[in-house]
Amino acid sequence: MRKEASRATGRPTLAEVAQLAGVSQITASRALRDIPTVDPVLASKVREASKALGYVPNPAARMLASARSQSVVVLVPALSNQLFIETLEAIHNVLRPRGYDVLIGNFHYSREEEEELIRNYLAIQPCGILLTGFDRTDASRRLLEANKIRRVHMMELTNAEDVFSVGFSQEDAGAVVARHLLARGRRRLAYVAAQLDARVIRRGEGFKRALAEAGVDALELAVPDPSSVGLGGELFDRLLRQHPDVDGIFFCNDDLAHGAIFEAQRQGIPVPGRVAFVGFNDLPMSAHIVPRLTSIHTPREDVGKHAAHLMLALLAGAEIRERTIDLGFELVVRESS
Amino acid sequence: MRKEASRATGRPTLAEVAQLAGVSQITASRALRDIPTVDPVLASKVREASKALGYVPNPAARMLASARSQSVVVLVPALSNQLFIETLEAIHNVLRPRGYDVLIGNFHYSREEEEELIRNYLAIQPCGILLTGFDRTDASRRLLEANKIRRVHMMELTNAEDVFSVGFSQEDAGAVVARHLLARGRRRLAYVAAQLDARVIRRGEGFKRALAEAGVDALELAVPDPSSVGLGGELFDRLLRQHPDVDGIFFCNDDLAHGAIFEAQRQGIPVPGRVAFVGFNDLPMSAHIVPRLTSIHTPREDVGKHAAHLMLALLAGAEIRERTIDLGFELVVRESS
DNA sequence: CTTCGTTAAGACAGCGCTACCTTACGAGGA
DNA sequence: TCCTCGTAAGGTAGCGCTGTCTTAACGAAG
Repeated sequence: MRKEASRATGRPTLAEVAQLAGVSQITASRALRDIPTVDPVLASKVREASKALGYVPNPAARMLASARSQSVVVLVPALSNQLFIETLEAIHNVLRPRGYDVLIGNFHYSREEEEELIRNYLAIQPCGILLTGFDRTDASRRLLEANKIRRVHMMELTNAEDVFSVGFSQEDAGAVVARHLLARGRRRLAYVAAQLDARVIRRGEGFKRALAEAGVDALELAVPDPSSVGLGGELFDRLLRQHPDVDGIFFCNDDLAHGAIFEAQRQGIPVPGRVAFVGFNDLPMSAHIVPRLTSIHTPREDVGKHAAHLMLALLAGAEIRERTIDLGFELVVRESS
Repeated sequence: MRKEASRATGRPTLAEVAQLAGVSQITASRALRDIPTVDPVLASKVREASKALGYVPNPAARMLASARSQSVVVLVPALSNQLFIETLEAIHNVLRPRGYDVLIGNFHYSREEEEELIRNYLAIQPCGILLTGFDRTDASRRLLEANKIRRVHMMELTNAEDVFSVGFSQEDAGAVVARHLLARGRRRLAYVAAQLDARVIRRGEGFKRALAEAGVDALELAVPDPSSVGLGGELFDRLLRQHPDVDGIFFCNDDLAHGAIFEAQRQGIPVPGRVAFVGFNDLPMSAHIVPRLTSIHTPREDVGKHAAHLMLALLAGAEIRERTIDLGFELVVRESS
């Protein structure tokens, strides 16, 4: 009955694996980490011993010894938005099997809250961080720089040096919507937006720029409130009172568009007869709502997948040629336009 | 230039806090953990020193020394379901400020996948686990028992000994829907369900039991496929072909009901004129869809909040009187019935 | 035959914290 | 007055792993 037994976890340790394999502890450690300076014969012995004992490395010990955790932080502006769920899930699916813990932080579209999360999560020394977009406080930026933590930005793109980003062009998506509505013969066009984050604003800019290029004025109704189905109905109603002649609306997301469709239905306003609707994100419901909603389908799942793989490459110290991964988007034309 | 400096993290350590406070390291440790055997004067000195240095405990070291992590695992059957997002967020909001990491596992409604997650997550020695319902593999059960990990079950209730649960009665909810439709004069009633997990089945049982008590037969259309808006439309269409006289449908969730509403609209079937719809969960959209959907509002946010607090109490070693927390539910009657 | 460089394996010493045991000290009873 | 006892503080020894340095082994070059 050894004294130290009282504190041990009872799980097999690296020392036991090493003993069983007949090598030193450090050799076992290297073998299990696939460090190439280990003789292949010894390495396979170690792996066998590890399997035989059902050895699982203790992440705390590993983290303490190496000063590096095995966790990756993902910060998203919302969980209530289906969009980010799919991205998160894809990230999980890539990183979990590689042994990384994925820590999710929701900053509720608040830069201050994001800063707080960054501060808190840096304390646990994550080995990488996946961020949404580029819009954050200076303090956040400094924290990230000072900690030299590996990071990948999602949803938006940049060509800046040493910055890795995976996403698509929000401006271009807005412009595509504008050109689509113009092609449909609509001339009295509006951008209706809520939850004015950087991406929503960029979409609107792309939309308005494309209209301007065609010599068409753009109406705009943008409120900072959180986006919701109910708000979509309200905003549509308000826009219609101000500009009864509007004949095409680009909503910054599908939720608003859904709400507007319901409101139009209640008011007996034909869609697309009197006014065409285009949403953004292409949520599952958009393919079924009456009328089916035209929307920009965004590659949110692929964004997560590629961002996670990029992070893995960074963590492996690989040489990255493509700092920017543009996954594009797709305009899905349906009944509403 | 001390040799050990090369491996240190550079962050202030407990030893430095102790030195600044003029106490031993272990006293500082106890003071910061609010262990009552520390003199209040010393304790406040330690807290001051800690603040002055910007000390943040190293979770890895703490975990290694105490063989206990500061992380709580939450296993949910889906992230695509808004329902669980709200629960997760509430859990986060309670546990994060207390210094716990919340690790999310999504088992995609698969008992096998849940078992795998339990196995993997137990390796990192979480200090607690929050589970959805009671339906799991025997191996999962054994793993949980063998590891003696503190756990709280969510969404369903049980009176079993030593089992903590937070939720509401799925059966009762189903029964309430049945009585509501009966009170509306409907007699040809059906339960339409997908993604047949234990809770969906219980809801249906409550529904059918209440109908049986009223001497009314229940129709049923249940498929194991994942639930979706599109499937709701399909199932409604199929049910209507088989039983054109159906005049009231209870859908196992709002998504199916939404899809059915769209399908009814396409087919020109008046709701609730010809057939009344009732959903489950009361998603935000249900208050806006045309017609507005009658639904059971479930306390998913409160489930998360209470489950997290219960876990905190368990972790603190508190004496728990109420093993079962019934948060109830609410029938929200709207236009569709 | 010696020297050197190179590579593989091991020894060692922590990483930062907490469990456990010991010591110091004052209060209270004999 | 002495001795026990309870309490608060400290000393010590790891928790399980990996970074760094050292050694051993071996072949090539001089």
